[in-house]
Amino acid sequence: MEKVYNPHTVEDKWYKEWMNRGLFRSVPDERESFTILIPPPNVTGVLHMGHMLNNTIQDVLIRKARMEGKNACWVPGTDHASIATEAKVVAMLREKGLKKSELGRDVFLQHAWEWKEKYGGIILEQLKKLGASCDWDRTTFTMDDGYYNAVIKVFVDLYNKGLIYRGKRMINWDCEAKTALSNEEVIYNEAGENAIMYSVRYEIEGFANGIVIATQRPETIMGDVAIAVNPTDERYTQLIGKKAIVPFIGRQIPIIADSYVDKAFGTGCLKVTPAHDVNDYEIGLRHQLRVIDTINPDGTLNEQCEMPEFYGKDRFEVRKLMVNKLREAGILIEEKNIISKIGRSERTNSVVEPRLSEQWFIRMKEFSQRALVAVENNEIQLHPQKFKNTYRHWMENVKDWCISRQLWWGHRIPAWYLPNGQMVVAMNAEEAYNKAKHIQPNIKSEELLQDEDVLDTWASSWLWPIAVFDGFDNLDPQSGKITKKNNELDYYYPTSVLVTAPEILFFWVARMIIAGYEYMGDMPFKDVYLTGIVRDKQGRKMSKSLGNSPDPLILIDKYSADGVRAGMLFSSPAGNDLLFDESLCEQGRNFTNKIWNALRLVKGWSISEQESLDASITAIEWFDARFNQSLHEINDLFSKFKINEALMSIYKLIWDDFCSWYLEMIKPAFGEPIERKTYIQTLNFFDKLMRILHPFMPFITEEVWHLIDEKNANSIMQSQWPSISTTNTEILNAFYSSQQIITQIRNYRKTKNIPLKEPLVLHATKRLPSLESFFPIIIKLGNLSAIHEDTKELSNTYAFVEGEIEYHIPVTGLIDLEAEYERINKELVYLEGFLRSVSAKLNNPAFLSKAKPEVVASEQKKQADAEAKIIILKTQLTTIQSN
RNA sequence: GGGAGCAUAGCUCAGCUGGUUCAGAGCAUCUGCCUUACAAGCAGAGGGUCACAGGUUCGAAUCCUGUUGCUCCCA
Repeated sequence: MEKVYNPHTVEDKWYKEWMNRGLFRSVPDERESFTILIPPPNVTGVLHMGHMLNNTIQDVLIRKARMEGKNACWVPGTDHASIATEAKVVAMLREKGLKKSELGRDVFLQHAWEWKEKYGGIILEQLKKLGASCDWDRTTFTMDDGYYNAVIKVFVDLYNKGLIYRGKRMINWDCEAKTALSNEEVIYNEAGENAIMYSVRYEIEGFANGIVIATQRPETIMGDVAIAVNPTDERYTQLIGKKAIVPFIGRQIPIIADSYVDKAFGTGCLKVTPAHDVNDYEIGLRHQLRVIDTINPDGTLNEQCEMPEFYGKDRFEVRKLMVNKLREAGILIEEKNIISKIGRSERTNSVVEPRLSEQWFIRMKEFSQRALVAVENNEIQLHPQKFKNTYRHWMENVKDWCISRQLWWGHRIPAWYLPNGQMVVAMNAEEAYNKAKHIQPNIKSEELLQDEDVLDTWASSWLWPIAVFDGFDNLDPQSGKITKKNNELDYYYPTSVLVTAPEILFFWVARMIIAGYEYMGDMPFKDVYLTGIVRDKQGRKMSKSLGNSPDPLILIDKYSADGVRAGMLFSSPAGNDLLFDESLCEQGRNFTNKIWNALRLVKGWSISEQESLDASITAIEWFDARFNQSLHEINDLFSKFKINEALMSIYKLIWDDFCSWYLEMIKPAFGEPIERKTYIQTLNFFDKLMRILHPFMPFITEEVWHLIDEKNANSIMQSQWPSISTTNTEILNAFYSSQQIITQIRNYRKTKNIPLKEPLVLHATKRLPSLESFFPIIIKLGNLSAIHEDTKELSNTYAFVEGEIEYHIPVTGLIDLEAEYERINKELVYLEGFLRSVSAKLNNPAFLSKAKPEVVASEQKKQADAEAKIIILKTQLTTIQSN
């Protein structure tokens, strides 16, 4: 064996081998299915630390399920990310001197597809480096023909069900991308941003002082149609019903009363601009105000603003110009710096413009009910549970979902407009034409114009759990349900677990649940595991702009994929953020090194045919028990999705129990052979350990597994997860005592500077039948020449107590009596304190009468144990004093 | 502004329906070792009034109330 483990060659070798042998492939059969759908990463994306964490967890779950004999299927894929991808393609074209608008839709889409073919697969290739055991034959893209078709079908279906409508609504508008945004795509800086609150005086006929309004957006003054005050605001009651005059425009607008207005905010007078503010729009509806839309889709002002000097100028430029004009006119009363939360587009960072626009929506209120109930009843379980609250809160306040985007890259909305403005929704142009003829019999096909917009990306990825199995091929147009399930859908749906980040709980998870119940009448997955966010050491979110995110591929190169996988999991409890530190990967790499060396040790032994040594027999019996105990715990942790704790448990089992204790127990002296039986049993343990570690560290476990048995033609992936048998707790207890004794001996050597090579003698003051089988081990690890069980009075010894038994090591040479006294007295003081607190309890009549009997009994045992031990310690002290 | 959650060793976190085998783990720190599997290692050790203040209870890190600090979600 190589002296140093070389992960590079090993990892490449095994991943190729797994692929060649088709071990990730899943086809329906008679086994129970275990299915995970990858949260499709953005097709523009490259692997970041969040993906690493997310996909490591998925791989752990899927590999474990596979070993448990389930038919494990992990479906990979990407989504088309309409805004992000379109932005990239537009930027790329701009570099070539091409403009989207000049190319036209078809040519632009050609470029987009070319881009996708070239770069779209990068992230999936990167996942392979991580060891992801996806069934790559199932790789799905949200704009594949079949998927595209499914999205259109669903649109038509929901439209027919009355769940999709087109309407003029206030939406969030991105002036840079020139598209609508959903609420979730608008981000607010937590701390707020610097802004200025302007106070402006409007004239009122017959009132010399006019009225002073406060606004952050003076550029919208030209769209004002009213001034609102709170009906209970006494400062303004006499003004209600009067007319104010919009500066520079001269328009007369009413002063109205509306309880929305906050008396304490600004001057208490709100200028109402229904076209440019959501709340103003609502007020406008209540008071039947007209809407004057003064801003173009690109953020420049239009003729509606009635001030030619502003036509075609950007809203922020106009703000400055307007402020100057107001100042010059002497009606700018105050400019006050404030902190304001300003909505910005997640994609372009441009300030979101509330805009009245014709958009497509899905009616959510009724539609989402079933999905709310499913999580409430734990039909679908969120891990950790705390997300149930968040989920409920969102679902109960769900708003209609704006699904149209003014882009080209995506699923084009299947609505066609007749010259008279009427509209038909159909699967394709031909069907639309047939429908249109019913409205206008003489219509020509070229007169029918398809809606220019595409659908929100989430309006395609919410179908993921069904569409990846081609479920919508069988969507029944009459019932609007998938009545006939194909084999695959029938077998894999509902899937088992969804692993994703909490930030897309609503974007995606909730909507998949809604779609699942709508079309399948069933949940899309049973468990949702929400990971934490990967942050840097200082707790900052990892981001490109901060440059604080390590490149995952460089990490893998440095620490191996196994090392990085372990590193990611070492400190990432479900739902808790992970403060990533490279040293965690180092710890993972060190672990691979440890395993490698343990194998080198074992494989380096020559084998003898002699009978097993007593020490080995006990060691094997003990480790078998210990393994079982651990496995029990690990299985339990898995069932609770405490993946990181399961890993830690295996880590300690291998490093501490197996390497530090077991191997030391059976290790022959240098150059000596090992007994065949012990050797075989040790390899057996090694095999089981590799199997339970395999989901976490797939590569090294596969390599080691084959070195254990070189004739093995299978992959560890195909081996079984070890089964559990009853745990021998007696031997575990005996080991615990032995461990304490050995530690005491080591401590003694250390304080006295006695080299390990010099044998010692140990005396126990009582016979210890339960411990005797461990004597050979204690002798070996403590390097004793003998253990004597006798009651002889001993003096000049190093003494200690373990499990009510007194032990002595005769001291050669002079003993430091003072130090010994100190050491034992310290323990005595602690025990006496302990006894006091226990006795106090037992002397309390209230405790005796109210506490449960078994609690009282346990306290009594504690008392007795402590008393016995105290007596021993006191005797030891008197012995020391008499010397 | 509305809602949710968190506060336990230097750091990251376990501690379920209250009872000193619950005050723990890993990392970090300190001490001693290059003991021929591993210094990417071995053997040991130290370290916490469980945020603060009350309350319930025979008994509270664990339940209740308030205070402070932090985080997240929504508007």
